Amino acid sequence: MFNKETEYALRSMVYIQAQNLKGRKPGVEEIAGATEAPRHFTAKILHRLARSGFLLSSKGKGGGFFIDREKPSVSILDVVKEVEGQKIFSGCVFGLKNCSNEHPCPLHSRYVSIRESLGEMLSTETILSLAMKYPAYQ
Amino acid sequence: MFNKETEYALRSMVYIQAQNLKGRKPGVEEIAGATEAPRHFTAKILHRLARSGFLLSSKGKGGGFFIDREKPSVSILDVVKEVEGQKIFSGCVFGLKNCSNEHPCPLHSRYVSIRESLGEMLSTETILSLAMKYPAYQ
DNA sequence: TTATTAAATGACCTTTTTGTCATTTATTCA
DNA sequence: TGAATAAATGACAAAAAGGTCATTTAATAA
Repeated sequence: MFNKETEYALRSMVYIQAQNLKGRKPGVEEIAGATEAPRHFTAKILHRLARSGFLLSSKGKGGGFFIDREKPSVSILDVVKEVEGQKIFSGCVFGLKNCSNEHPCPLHSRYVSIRESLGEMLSTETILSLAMKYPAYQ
Repeated sequence: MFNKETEYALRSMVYIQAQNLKGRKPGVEEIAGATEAPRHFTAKILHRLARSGFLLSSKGKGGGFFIDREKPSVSILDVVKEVEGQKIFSGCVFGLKNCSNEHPCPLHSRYVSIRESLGEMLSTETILSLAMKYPAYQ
């Protein structure tokens, strides 16, 4: 479905959110372990998410990653768009550059409704909503 | 959605089928041109599809690729499975190794129905059904 | 103020995907 | 038969994705 970087980003953020809810700020080591993702690659991704405003971090003892409690929780789609761009919505099963209602590929009409369902799911679920319903990270 | 190889394979097969319906057997050059795919990569993919029984070919003057008229047309899913394996059905939005009803990721329940819709589309549409309704390749 | 902890940073490496090319083999037709 | 045509084959190369590592910077606490 998504590339590895996006998957790790989603799992990391959900794990961080779940831990934040318990008053904890997990570090890279813990996050990578809990989400079963490569340690260093996870560090790179977390850094990226922090630079783009999806995460906050603190250095030094007791430091780690956390999510701004003031802002409303970001949607899964927001994270996906940040990490791998808009391609979910422009993606065509047939691989056409500009597949649209005007120039549809032969699967277009059937695919649009599926893509809309996907978009609906990804934009209504948030990091917080997933953190609250995923016991494995709590 | 799919990788490049799969996209080129689908477009090539639909183009070949559409041309076959007009009594023609297109060659690599023509197929790559019509489907806007790289010439040599297309040749490699066509060869692969021929070896795995999805295409027939003839060498020499007047030669080219064609699809067995005796067999029922293969589904889009058949082609996808051949080129990139089963991963469409095991794919988890969250990237979990064994995401299932028993061990669901937090998006599992919402995603399964979307994946089923996708599977339904890909298994009911065939190379022939697409060839017949895609004027661009006729 | 120094040792410790943990994130920040950037260079680098590996694997997979994507794409190219030269040569060989088979077929057709004059 | 031999010239032309077109697929078969396998080696190679480029680009993108995935992943690692060493060093630096910042914060904390003894």
